[in-house]
Amino acid sequence: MDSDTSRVSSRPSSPEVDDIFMSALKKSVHGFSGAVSSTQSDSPSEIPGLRGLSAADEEALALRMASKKDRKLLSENELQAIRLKINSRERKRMHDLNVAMDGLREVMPYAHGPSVRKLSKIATLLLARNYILMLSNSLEEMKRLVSEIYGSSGHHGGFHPSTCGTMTHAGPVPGHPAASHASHPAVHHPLLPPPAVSTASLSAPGISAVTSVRPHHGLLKAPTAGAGPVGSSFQHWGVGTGMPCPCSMCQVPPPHVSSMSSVTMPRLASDSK
DNA sequence: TAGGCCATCTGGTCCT
DNA sequence: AGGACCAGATGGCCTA
Repeated sequence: MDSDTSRVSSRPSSPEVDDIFMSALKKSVHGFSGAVSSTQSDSPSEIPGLRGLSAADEEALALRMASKKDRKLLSENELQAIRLKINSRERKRMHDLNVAMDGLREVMPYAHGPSVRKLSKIATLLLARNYILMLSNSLEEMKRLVSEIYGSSGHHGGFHPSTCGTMTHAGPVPGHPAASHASHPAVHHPLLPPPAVSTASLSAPGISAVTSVRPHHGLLKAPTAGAGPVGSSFQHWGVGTGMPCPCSMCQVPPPHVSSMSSVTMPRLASDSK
């Protein structure tokens, strides 16, 4: 994998297509022994499941392939070229898929870095799903709280309590008036998972599957280091005061904590086994 | 050494 | 017709 820096591999994830194509073409000139990759060949005689075919079989195959297209005969070289072209497209497609997967990994709240093993594809997908679920839950809860507060007490009716003004919020809280309070919790609200969230605590139903997928690898070689984009800025306590934010928003007991914790990943627990 | 993960090849199917 | 997408097969690399 081109982006796989943590996993040392001698095999390039996405070899230069043109190079492969050209080298294969060069080899194909000498017959059907053109090897495209280090693992497999584009030669029909080496196609998985077709190994051991005689020359006659290969020819029959070529004829069959040709007949499936437009009944016109194609030379071996033409078929080879078509096959190489298709293979090249498929490689590119898979490469693009991997790029997208890397992009997804980048925005996932798990420890990144050279010392951290890259998430597998399945783990990335499961984690992403759980992450989305968790964020959705948080958002819904925030909406509920805001409507509750605005609906009942006039405390936050337009502005934040003065007590809150004495507190230093851990993260950037532009404005901070009630209207922007929705973003407040995103910074340090108890409803949201603690900093340790990183990869592990994002667990949701299904992330245990990640555990089952890769139970012993230990996705986080340094579990406490480098929390992701979410975890790194997490702080519920007032900076400098050592006190929790006294505002009613921050003191509302998190009713969904349990549900949130149900979204908490048990994976690292099993990882730490 | 077994198992997990991955890249690649391949043929089939669907879509434009 | 050509390309995109998909799933099965295969073999290599890595880790426990």
